[in-house]
Amino acid sequence: MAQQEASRKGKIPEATINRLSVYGRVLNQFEEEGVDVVSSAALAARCGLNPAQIRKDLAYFGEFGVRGVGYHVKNLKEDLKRVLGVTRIWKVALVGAGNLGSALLAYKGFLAHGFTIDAVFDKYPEKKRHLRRLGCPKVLGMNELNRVIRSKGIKMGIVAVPSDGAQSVVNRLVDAGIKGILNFAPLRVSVPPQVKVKNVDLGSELEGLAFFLSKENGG
Amino acid sequence: MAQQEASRKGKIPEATINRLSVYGRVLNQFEEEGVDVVSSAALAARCGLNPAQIRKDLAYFGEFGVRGVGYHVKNLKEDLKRVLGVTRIWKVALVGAGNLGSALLAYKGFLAHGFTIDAVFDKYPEKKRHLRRLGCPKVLGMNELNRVIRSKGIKMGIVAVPSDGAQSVVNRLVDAGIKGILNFAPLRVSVPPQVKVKNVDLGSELEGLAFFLSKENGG
DNA sequence: TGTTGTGAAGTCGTTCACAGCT
DNA sequence: AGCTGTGAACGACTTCACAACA
Repeated sequence: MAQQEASRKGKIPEATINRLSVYGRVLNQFEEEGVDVVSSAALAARCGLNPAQIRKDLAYFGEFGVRGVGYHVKNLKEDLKRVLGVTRIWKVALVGAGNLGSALLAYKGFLAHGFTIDAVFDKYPEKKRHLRRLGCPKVLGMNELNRVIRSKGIKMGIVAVPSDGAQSVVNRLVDAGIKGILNFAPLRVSVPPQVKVKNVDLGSELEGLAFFLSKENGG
Repeated sequence: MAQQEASRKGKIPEATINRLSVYGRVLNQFEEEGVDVVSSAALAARCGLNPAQIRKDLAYFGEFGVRGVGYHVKNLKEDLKRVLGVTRIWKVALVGAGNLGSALLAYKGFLAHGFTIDAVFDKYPEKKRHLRRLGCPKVLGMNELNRVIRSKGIKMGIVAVPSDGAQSVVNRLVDAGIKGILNFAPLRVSVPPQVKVKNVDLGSELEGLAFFLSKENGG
């Protein structure tokens, strides 16, 4: 099994994991174009990477290719799904139904990737009743967070609340048994070691762009 | 000047730039708490980093600290702003006024970081007239993109359109003189070398979490 | 004394180059 | 012949350890 192979080979760079998602996307493109078999060079060209990089990344998890031929697009796609653990649907809890939270609720792309927002919580759920229209789950109050997440067996959470509430929301999610958190609040939250946090920080990204631009233009 | 010091010392890791944003946030926290001076150790603790990391990052751009004392919070905050190039306000063009685009429009945090969405474009601008309420700039059609971006002198763009339109939008932005792009479409777009793209890919982030979770639970 | 700034060492990730298959 | 899988070389980033200094 993929996970066992991974542990057999030791620790996998986080960069590798992120690239696996990209490979999945690019394989979808090739599939749509009717391509059956791709070489690491062809994949690399479309990802803007070195071919060896791709072969190394895949080698962490097994031998998916055929020497002298390449990778079978459909097979590799499935193999990657298995490696990433997205063969099943992951239930996700969303905390914060403000502007960003609502946008995430409306975003149809999640399901395509194997994720479904199965519970939504907000400090003021009664103000968020209009979201129901969109076929979203009912927005619940924070007092129901623990019970609902536990009873539904949800293990992933998205934090889309303002900075000052983020750490406390994270604590409650961890208490409720959440093991992975996508944090949109622009601050570092602390969690116990067995919980994984990924930060999406738009301000930081823009500041990174600003740095490049001021460098280019000489100030 | 910061930019000159940077070039004097050679290439700066992108990871360093991303961390500078984080330092800025943490310094804000310290400032709010009434702290005047912080050590690299104190900063490091709150960022979850090694103190030497922080000193190295800052050393790329100058000597901001006082030996035996630490860093003056207010000064360092300003120095970092200067380094990142966010002492002035950056005008940003947003393309795509769907769910995500609207959320970004409504997001108040941009201005706090020194960015303002100064022009909004959509394929169907007449359907997006309701956004005007929120004090947002009028949503314009794609045919106005080049003219407006050039006349306003906008250099940064945010792409919040579906995947299949993303590359063509990026091309148009580049044609209009945009130098930095924040791309929310889940695919790699290609740009000329003098243009910088940062990708924000929610699907990938979730897949990264899924990988960790399936590892922890043994599959 | 206490903390910065920094060369040196160490660690981690990427690329090369070629053996091993098909 | 062609392309994968991988040990070895390389390069980049991080951490250590200490000299420099308030």
